[in-house]
Amino acid sequence: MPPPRPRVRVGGYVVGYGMAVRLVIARCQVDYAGRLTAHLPMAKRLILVKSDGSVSIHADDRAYKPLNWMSPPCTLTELAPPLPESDPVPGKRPLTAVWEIKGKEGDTLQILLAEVFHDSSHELGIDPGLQKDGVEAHLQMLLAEHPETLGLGWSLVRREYMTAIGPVDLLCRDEAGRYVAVEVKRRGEIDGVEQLTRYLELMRRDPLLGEVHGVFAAQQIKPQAKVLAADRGITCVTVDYDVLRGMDDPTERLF
Amino acid sequence: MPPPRPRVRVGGYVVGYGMAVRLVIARCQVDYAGRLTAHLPMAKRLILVKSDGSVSIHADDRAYKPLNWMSPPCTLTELAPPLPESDPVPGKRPLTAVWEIKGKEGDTLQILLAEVFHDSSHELGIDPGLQKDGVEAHLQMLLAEHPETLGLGWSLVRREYMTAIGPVDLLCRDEAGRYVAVEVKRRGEIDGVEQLTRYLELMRRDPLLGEVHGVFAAQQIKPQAKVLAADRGITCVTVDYDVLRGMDDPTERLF
DNA sequence: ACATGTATGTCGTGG
DNA sequence: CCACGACGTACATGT
Repeated sequence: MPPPRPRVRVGGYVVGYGMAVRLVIARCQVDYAGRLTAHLPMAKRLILVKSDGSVSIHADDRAYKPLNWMSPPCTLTELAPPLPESDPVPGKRPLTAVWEIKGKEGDTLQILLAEVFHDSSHELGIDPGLQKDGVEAHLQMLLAEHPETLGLGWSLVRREYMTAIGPVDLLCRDEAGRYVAVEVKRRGEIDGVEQLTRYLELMRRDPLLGEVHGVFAAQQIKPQAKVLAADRGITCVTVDYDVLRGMDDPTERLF
Repeated sequence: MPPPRPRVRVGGYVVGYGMAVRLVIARCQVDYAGRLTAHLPMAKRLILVKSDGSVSIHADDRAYKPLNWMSPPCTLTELAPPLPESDPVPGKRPLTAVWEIKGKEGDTLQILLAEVFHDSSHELGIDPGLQKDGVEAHLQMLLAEHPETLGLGWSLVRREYMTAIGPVDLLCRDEAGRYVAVEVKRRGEIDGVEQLTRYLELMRRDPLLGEVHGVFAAQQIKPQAKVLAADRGITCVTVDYDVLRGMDDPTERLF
């Protein structure tokens, strides 16, 4: 059942339209004050108001990231009502409106709206949502099914092997029965090597495991990460996601 | 001087308008294939096309992040021309258009456009840009001006002291003339301690520096970071940004 | 709520 | 162009 669609009227003026996106093209000045302060001088921009309360101010560049924004939950207040059409100050255009958006952390976004070139609202309804595939979890699953990809004769002990500071992605045994801790990443960077190093440090204190070798497995491994891994005695394995997917038996899959 | 404003015509149809944002409200189905695959079933959404070539598909929620997108640089192609109004397949609405966007990494975003409820383009011009204050660089600058905040009698040797693996934020000398490497963070987390540890490891091999102490300075330091720092013999200093700003002489500032 | 790890992260900057 | 670190990172997940 769809949720109710409240009209969002603030100070007598409709600011949002409940379950709708509002698109405003206007000259505006924007000031944010929170963990940092940020200022946008008066210019023509796109203002996008969503029914979750979020507001974002876009220029005609920088991909999908807005110049400035407020994340939900937040409250939008119309501080000053629209000024009259006639302008008492010569050479200065009247402000159409002033919006103040307050975030939950006490941060504020103030928008001074001057000329408004476009203003429309559109009900979109609830989105059926995004279906994803191919992230790290899937890579880890595929490697768990095919530990021989990491080394000949290797076998899986278990996925998400728990340690005091968190789970190791894969715990394997090599052809000689020695334990190997495997950290799986889509992109192998220096952080992942540090993470694996911490796990290894802990696991090597465990007499039940004995000597534990480290393997850093990723689709791509950055040069700096390789250098650090070599310095720590960690083996790097670059895995091919497409080849692994090909090895995966499609009849066993649910999708 | 403003850049030229090319009409972006692909396959005979205008897809973008050069220096303008295009806003489309339409029922659409979206499929992305790149590092992952993602699918959006047919639903009414906002499609935002910017003149940098980026395309983003928004639902009426999730703050400013689109459900699906393509980052610039990318090329937009209209695969199939609009179908005729009359629908030969009973019960199935005709597609208004099919867009295919190809990214530089070979990833693709395909948009099947059905009913179009709104379609407008707006020239915004070049944005004057964002002015920021209060980020890590500023904190580092303030600490460089007031090294006594870190320890009594301390002095600054230099900011961004270069090592083989990157710059140390601050290199100081303590009251006894010993070197201190300072890592500055807004939020002190485990990564920062690792970073400083790597620098210290390198610097301690340099006979010119001799014994080098480590200080981890941040506005807030997470418990885990404190524990790790203590284990590594690194001193944690929680700095008050507002107090530092107060010590800063406003007459010396440009803004 | 807090801590941790991931992200199609995005974005600037320096080599 | 690549590589790395910061980000108002945001976001999901497990405790």
